[in-house]
Amino acid sequence: MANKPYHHGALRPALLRAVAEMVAEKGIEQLSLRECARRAGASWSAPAHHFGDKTGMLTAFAVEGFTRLKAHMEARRDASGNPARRAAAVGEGYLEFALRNPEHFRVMFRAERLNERDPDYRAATRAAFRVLEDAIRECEAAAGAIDESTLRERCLLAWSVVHGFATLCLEGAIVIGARGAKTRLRQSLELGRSLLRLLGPSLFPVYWPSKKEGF
Amino acid sequence: MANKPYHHGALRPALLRAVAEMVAEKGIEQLSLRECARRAGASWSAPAHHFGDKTGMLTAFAVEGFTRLKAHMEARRDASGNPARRAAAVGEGYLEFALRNPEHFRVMFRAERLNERDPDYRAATRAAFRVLEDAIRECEAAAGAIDESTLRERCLLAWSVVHGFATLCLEGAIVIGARGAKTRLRQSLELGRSLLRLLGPSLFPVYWPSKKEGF
DNA sequence: CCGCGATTATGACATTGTCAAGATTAGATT
DNA sequence: AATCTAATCTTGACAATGTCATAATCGCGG
Repeated sequence: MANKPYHHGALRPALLRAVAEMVAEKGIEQLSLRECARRAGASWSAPAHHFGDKTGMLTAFAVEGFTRLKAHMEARRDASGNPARRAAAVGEGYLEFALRNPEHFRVMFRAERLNERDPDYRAATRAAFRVLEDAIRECEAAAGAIDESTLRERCLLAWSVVHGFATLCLEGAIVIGARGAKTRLRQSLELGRSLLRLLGPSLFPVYWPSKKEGF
Repeated sequence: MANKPYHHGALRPALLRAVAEMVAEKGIEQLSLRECARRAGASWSAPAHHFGDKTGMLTAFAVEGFTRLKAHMEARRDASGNPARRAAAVGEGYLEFALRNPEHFRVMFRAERLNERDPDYRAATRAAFRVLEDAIRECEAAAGAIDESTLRERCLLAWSVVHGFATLCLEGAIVIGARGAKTRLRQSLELGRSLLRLLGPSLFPVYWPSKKEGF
């Protein structure tokens, strides 16, 4: 039975797993540092050594989230062909991640509970957003004209749309009238995709409408 | 000195004022029910009678926020002329409110701390979003063709953009490199406005680009 | 004048985050 | 191999918090 050894050995990942569990079932507001430690099989003050703080723990969890988000967007992108489709796939990947991991996504953007100066956090967020930016940049480049200034604005526009839509869905502002959770998720994604299609002419004015089918 | 009368008389508004104060200076996370009561000159359990709960209190505060948001958007709209400008003004009003009252705006969308089934809350949110919807509807109607289905999608698109941009600014994801808080606010608003202009062709394809100057 | 309902206060309790101080272990140094 | 040192984990303690049950006080209609 091996009475719990004094040293857990791999407490940090165990704690992060516990955070994911608790956040998924109780939501971010009901997350308790002490209960996380309990679930990980440690005492209430063990997290302090690894994360320093509760916000430190949440920051680490958010970093994990941004890494997963980046991976998901890249996977979606690499499964698509022409530049316009790849850009759209990245946006859809963003939406998918947000809607399928609502609580994780919430934590990632609860700035008041995160340490935004944490270098890992900064790196993870930048890396994730870079994927979206590059996808759109490639698309614009393929269309011929690249103006860094308006390019940046188009990236912000795309990002605002996917993030706004995701947030509004998560916070219950956009109501999808469906019964099951799975069908609701599917319908939300469908709606998000059509919003992205609608956004097409603003994002890729050169493409549009000649290469409409490519989006 | 008139020892505090047992009955405050107007505790509810006093409490809401205290919430606004605390939230503005300490942020939503540091908000304490007890300290709000203290600031309002009452004991820690007085809020319970008016709001029932802490989430009840925050919900009431959020309702106040949506009411103010609605009023602000309407004011901006009524100061503009043609339909396209009016629609744009509503969007800009949304952004302005969010960026000028960041903490209040945050509370309004922290679903996990609100009672979304509260009838006042539902009414206030719907009324506010209705303003945005109607502005776009009028605009589409003026352009001639109205298809309820795509109209709804365009509304969602516009809403997603302004909400997403506001959220990303508030959570520090979109970084504006400016020193003073005032100039930063001004630049953020400027950027938001150009995003709205960029969005034009997607929102008003019939208008675009013939009536470009009207936006 | 009385009493009743609406307000406010007090006491109590479990929980939480954080800190200080101590216990235990792993791994390098000698 | 013995020892030292730093990393890891535990325990004790404390102030705050949200919530509940119970008591106190007030306004007002009968």
